[in-house]
Amino acid sequence: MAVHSPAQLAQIFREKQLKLTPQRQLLFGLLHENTAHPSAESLFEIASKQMPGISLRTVYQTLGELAEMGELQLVDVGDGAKRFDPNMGEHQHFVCDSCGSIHDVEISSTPKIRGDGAAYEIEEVGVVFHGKCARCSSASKRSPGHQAKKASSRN
Amino acid sequence: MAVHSPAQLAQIFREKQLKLTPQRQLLFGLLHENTAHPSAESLFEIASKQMPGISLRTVYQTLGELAEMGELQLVDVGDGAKRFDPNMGEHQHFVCDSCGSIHDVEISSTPKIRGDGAAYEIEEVGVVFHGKCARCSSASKRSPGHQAKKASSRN
DNA sequence: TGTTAATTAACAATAGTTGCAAATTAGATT
DNA sequence: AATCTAATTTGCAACTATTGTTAATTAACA
Repeated sequence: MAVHSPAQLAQIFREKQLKLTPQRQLLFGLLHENTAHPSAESLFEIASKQMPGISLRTVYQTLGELAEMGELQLVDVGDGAKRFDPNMGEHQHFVCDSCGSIHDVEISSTPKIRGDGAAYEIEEVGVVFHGKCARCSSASKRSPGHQAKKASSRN
Repeated sequence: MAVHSPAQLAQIFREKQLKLTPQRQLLFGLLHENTAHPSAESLFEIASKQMPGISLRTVYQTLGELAEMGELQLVDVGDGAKRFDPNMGEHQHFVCDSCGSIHDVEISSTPKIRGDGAAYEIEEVGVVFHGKCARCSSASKRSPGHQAKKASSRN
């Protein structure tokens, strides 16, 4: 689903005179087909295990570059941290308010909007669905599930 | 559209042993039927003109209390600051990426979502439409319009 | 008018992120 | 293989939006 594989990305970077550093290669790999919608911080934690000493700044930098290149999109689910999604296909997100997981979903019918009588030229629709994912929905009676970090401040 | 008028709110506050301070009265008034979707900061600026010395902390505090009481809802349009909306009716928001204005809109058809085959129990849908509002859409040829503050960092 | 619990305001602290400058290094050149 | 240099990384300061803390103030009631 990701636009480019790590190998293709490496190629693109080389063509643009961008250096293919170990940090970038590691991050490319961690992001490729990653459906977990990681935040910069969580990616940093994972990357740190494989490359102790890697800087959080580098993660932000690389993520920003990839986003600017259209290799990944930024998703704001309202919990404070931006998420990075390598799935560039048109889709929206479902946030489980119980475990915090984020899932790709699609809207099958195009919504029509109506406002204060004025015309709106829609260029982008950002939708975030909140609720309980399948796992939490059925597991809620058994285990409480790890709650999303900032679930309380979500309102 | 606001759930309660400033007078009614004052009444409710009194009943709950909550003090009716000048700060609160001012803020109640500024929020009532306010369709501008102000941030805490912008409300603070407006309030400061009528009550120099009022604390930003007080604005946050009051806004938070009102939100908790269900008198206003928090809207996150992804530009960093939370917005406060006294319109508690079911509606979504349209953000003009040119001038930053936020408008109330409603979706007329209920969207059906489809994910990775799993079931999703939707409890809340947060939708933010981005594009150009009527004013900006037609004015774009004449005046550039004041750009939204953090428009660049929105992506 | 006094009392007191609620409220305000000042300030510190936090989370997420970006700006900056110095140190490091990938990749081209010799 | 040694050198060069612009790109990159890193550490740290700074920044924005917001919340925590606490002492000073005050609305509301006796």
